[in-house]
Parts: sequence; structure tokens; C-alpha cells
Amino acid sequence: MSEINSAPTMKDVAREAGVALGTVSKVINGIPVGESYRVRVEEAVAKLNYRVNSYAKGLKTNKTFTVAVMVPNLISPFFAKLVNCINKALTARRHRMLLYATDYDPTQEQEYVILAEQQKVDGIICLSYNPDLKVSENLPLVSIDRYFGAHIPCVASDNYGGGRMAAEKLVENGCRSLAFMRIGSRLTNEPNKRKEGFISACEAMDVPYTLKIVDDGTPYSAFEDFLNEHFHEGKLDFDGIFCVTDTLAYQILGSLRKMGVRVPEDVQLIGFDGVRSFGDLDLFCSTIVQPLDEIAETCVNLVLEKGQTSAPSLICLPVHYACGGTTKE
Amino acid sequence: MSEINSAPTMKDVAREAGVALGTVSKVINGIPVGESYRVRVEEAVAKLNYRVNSYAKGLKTNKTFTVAVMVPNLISPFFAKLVNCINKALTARRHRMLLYATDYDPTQEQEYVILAEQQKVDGIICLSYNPDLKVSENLPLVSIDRYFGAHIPCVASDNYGGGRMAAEKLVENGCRSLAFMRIGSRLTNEPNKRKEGFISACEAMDVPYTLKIVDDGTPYSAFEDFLNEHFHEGKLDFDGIFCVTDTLAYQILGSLRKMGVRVPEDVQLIGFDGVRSFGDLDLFCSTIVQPLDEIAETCVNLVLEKGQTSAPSLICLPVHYACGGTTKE
DNA sequence: TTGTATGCGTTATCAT
DNA sequence: ATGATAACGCATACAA
Repeated sequence: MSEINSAPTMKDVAREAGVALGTVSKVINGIPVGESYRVRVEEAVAKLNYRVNSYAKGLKTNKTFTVAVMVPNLISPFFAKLVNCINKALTARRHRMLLYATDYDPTQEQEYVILAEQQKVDGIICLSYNPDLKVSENLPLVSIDRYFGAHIPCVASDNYGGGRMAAEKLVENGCRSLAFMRIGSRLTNEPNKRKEGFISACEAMDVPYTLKIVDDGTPYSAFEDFLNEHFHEGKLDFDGIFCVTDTLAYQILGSLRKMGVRVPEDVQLIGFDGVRSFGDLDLFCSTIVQPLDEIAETCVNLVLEKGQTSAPSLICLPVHYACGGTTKE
Repeated sequence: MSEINSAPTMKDVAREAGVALGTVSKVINGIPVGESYRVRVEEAVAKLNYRVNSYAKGLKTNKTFTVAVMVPNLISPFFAKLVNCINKALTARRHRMLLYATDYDPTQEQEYVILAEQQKVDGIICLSYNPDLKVSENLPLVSIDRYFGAHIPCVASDNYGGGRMAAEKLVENGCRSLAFMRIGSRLTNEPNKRKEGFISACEAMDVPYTLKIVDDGTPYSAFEDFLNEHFHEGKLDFDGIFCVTDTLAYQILGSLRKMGVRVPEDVQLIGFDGVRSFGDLDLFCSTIVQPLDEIAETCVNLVLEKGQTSAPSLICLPVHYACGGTTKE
């Protein structure tokens, strides 16, 4: 009898089926063998409930069918949905996903990369806040939203175009004076281009604008102060606001309501991301929607095909506008 | 020289340091060796940027320091936050997380279990909708919210207590007639006890109640119909509503507003879960909050300690009430 | 204390 | 077409 209380191996299957080890391997991997042999092996596999040991296989083939995905957290609905999409894309390609949540900590990010290297993953997809992340040269890496250099492909939304789109949409809806609000990392990353696109559109249309930009960690009250400074005789100095994320837009919306400013009648508001309540119900605000499915698909394609093709260093995918009730249309 | 373009192995480190293979292994695993040897090995490791190959290690030790986590998706903020908490708990125990999103599909769930078995994970934590999921006997499994039987530990909130708490809170806040609304799986799972707790409390307090219970897949309009049926002369038949999830409560809230019913003045509303907008901003409604951190911690402890201790088959963790503006307090 | 040899479960290269 | 055998990288029992 075979070992009790231990998973069966190919050897057990071979013995059970009365064939050689190599034959079992061939059947498992779909390599043609004699019909009668194939049947006997398949029966033995079913009888013993045999499962291939991925660790032994990975050791031999140097291919693990596993990709590491690194994001700050899953609390933020944007990250959560992104990971969900990546998971779907990986599953479709028959790959497993190893998930690391970094909590924005560069030290943890670096540690996770080392873990991924040990785990011999086939590649890493990351949304990193570590400006000088070190990754082994021969491990395929794809970055989301952060440009590391020409050697590492970066996938992002068309943030610049989205910024332009927001400004244009507000003006199209009748706004005469705009404001841009942003809280975020001071690191140069792709989302920072939202501001540049916004400004460029404002200047092209010759529309006046005000900026309120603060670093991560600044208390939200800074924005309430800003709103109050621009609030005179029951009116705001601007009638259109573009917020760098839906999160901020949602908070601003709360402040405006408290101030008695009507949205979208008195001021119109556009956010960025396209986040929905409970994942798939309504939008929190009018917004520029990021194409998460396409971003995920692109990342997975790049990370799995790296080396086989020379990838572009930056891919920007098209965004679109969606009315979520905080604009006139 | 060692092989170019290929990750260094222990053998390379041994050669570089001028020591034997076994010595390198000992240094790597913290087993005491002569001081001078240790230093030389550490230098070689640093120089070659050596990383232990987890696949070779796992093959040898039969321990992979990896746990598979299986949930329906990450779109739902409840699942996303749960996975986030489990990830933190696993990281604290120096384990990796393999993530599977099943999309509620029993077939996929079964396939993922097979994948996990192949991957030789140290255990599986799952929130499953497959009533007859088959898992290899010797693979530790912990279930969330679904009781599979005495041999598989199940971790859940105190759903029954939460249901009672909701009814009691509504009555405490002045409600005289209650309604319970639920959409969900017909499978017997722990969350279904919310209804039982609710009813038990209503009967203990001698408060009349109405139930509206539909299966997953029923269009939401069924609830609007229900509300309209109980809407006479601008008033609802009940002044307190308990919804089985925050998601449903949020939708009901929208319907009530459309009907011109004021919340919480005319009717008070309590949901379940404790979901917050954008993960950590405000509650969508007054709610019974599930202790996700504790649930995650408990699952991880159970799955990693399985076999060492005889685990209880059902663990219910305490919930608490939080006012989110849809109740008077 | 350090070095050597064997085997984990698989794949792949050989003879047969 | 099938069966025996040598690696893959590491841990460990055993010998030095």
C-alpha cells in the first residue's frame, strides 16, 4: 500500500496504473500515449485523487503560473476593483494571483518584492509609492500609474486627457470660472497629469481657474478653509470644480451642502475614477471614468509576454465622462 | 564564473564564499555556524543578491507559508475589506496570500480548491456559496459565514445577536411597528440568522413586524412594490426597517426619499455590515457593524493552527451598533 | 563545527 | 511508444 496520510505522487499513480513514471507525466501534460495506457492512468488519478504538485513542477520548469500583485490596500474601492479586474484577467490566462497590500509603506513594498522573487513568480504588477523600488532585472515588472523609466512598462489612464475632458465638460455645461482641487503624493506620477490637462484646457478656452493643491496627510479642513475663502455673499467665486478623485469630490460635495451651496445648480462638480457605491450601484458624483478592465488586461498581457516582445514604456488608455448628478448633464 | 542570466542558487553562494552547501543552508536558516563562516556567507549572499527558492524549499519541507483565500469578488466593499484584514493578519504571521475570486460560481470554487491543493498551500480560508464543496481531508480549511459541518471550523459575526440588536435599537428609538427586508441566498448560512434574531426580539418585545424576503436574482423593484403596498395616505405601515445588508438599506433609503418618506423622522432604518463610503469615510446608514479585524484574525489563527488544537466548529464574534444618520440615535 | 550525500515530486533526455 | 534515469534547489541525516 502507499503511504497513509500523505498526498499521492506520480509514483503512486504509476504503481496503481502499472505503468512507468514517465508515462504518467505524459498523460498529465497531454502528451499522446497509447490509448489503453492513458485510460489506466486516468483511472488511477481519479481513484487516488491525485493532484500535480506545483512546487515540484515549478522547480523543474522554472514557470510557476503565478503573478504577484502589489497595491496599497483593498479598502479603497478603486484599488479593490482594480485588483478584481486583474484577478479576472489572470484567471482567464490560467494564472494564480499572489496579493500583497503595502499600506503605502516603501519598506514593505521592497520586502514584498523580495518575497515575490523568492516565490519565483512569473512577474509582478504593482501600483507602487516607492520611488526607488529595486527589482531583479530578469523578473518582469509592470507598473500602474507610476513611471519608473523606459525599461519598465507603465500602464495608466489617459490622465492628461481626463483633466482636459473635465474642464471642457464643465465649460460646456455653462461654467465660467473653474477650480481644481487635489490632495496627493508629491511624487511625479501619472495621476498628477490630471492637473496639467485641466490647466491646458482652461487656457485653451480662456477660462479663469483657481488651484488648491495639498500634499498627502494634510487634514481635509484645508479644503473647507479654501472654500470659505472663496465664498462671498452666499456665492462661490467659481461655478465649476474638478477634484482629482471621486473621494475628494464626495467630501467637497458634503462641505458644499453644509454651506448651503446647491449642486449642480450653483456649482458643478466633477471627480475622477468612476467609483460606484457598493461597487456597482450609483456614482458618487459626475466623474471621469477609468477603464479598469482594460488597464488590468493590458497589465496582464504585458507581464506575461515580457521578453517576447519589446513593450512600449508608457501606455495610456482612454477615459470617459459619466454624469453622476453633480453636473447639469 | 557562474551561469549568466539565471538566478543564483545556494551552490553559487557556497562557491563564492568558499564553504560547503550545508553551511550556506544553515546560515540562511539561522542555525549557528562559525562566526567567520557566517560572515563570508552573508557577504556572498549580498554580493550575488541571492534569494531562497521557495519552490525548492517547499518541496523539501512540505510547508509553503502560503494560504489561499477565496471570496466571491472584491467589488463588494464588504468582501474587499474582509480580504484586506485577512491579508494584514497573514502578513503579520509571515505568510503569503493567494487570492481567488469565484464570482459566486460553485464550479469555479471547486476548481480553485483543486488549484490550491496543487499549490500545496498551508490552508484555505473561504467564503463559499457551494453547498457541497469537496476539499482534501488533510488540507486545513476555515469557512466564513457558512457552516459546513462539525469537522470544518466556521467563523462568523454574531448574526443572531445582531438581528436582535437591530430590533431592540429601533424600538428603543420609538418605533412601534417594524419591517425586515432581505435578499439573499436560499442556502442555510450564518447571515440568515439575522432574521431569526430580529423576529425573536420582536416577539419578546411584543412588537408587530412584517417580512419581505426574496431570493438572490430577484429584481430590486420587488422591494419598491413591497413599500408601495404598505404605503397609505402618505404613511408607511411601519416606522422601523431592518435590512439584511447595508447595500439593501442604501437602496431602500433611495426609494423612501423618492416616495417622500423622511428618514429618520417618519421611518428609521438599520442595515448590517458597517460598510463605509470609500472604505473609511462615513456610513451609508445606521448599521450593525461586523468585526472584520477579529474575524480575519480568528480565521488565520485557526487555519494555521489546525491539527495542533481541536478547534470549535462555530465561532461567533460580537457585533456592535453604529448610528449612521438613518435612526434617531 | 563543517562537509557530503540523499531525496522531495516533477520533467526531460535518453535507451529500449 | 514506453521505461529508466538524471537533474531542478534545497534541507537534513550522517560522516568527517
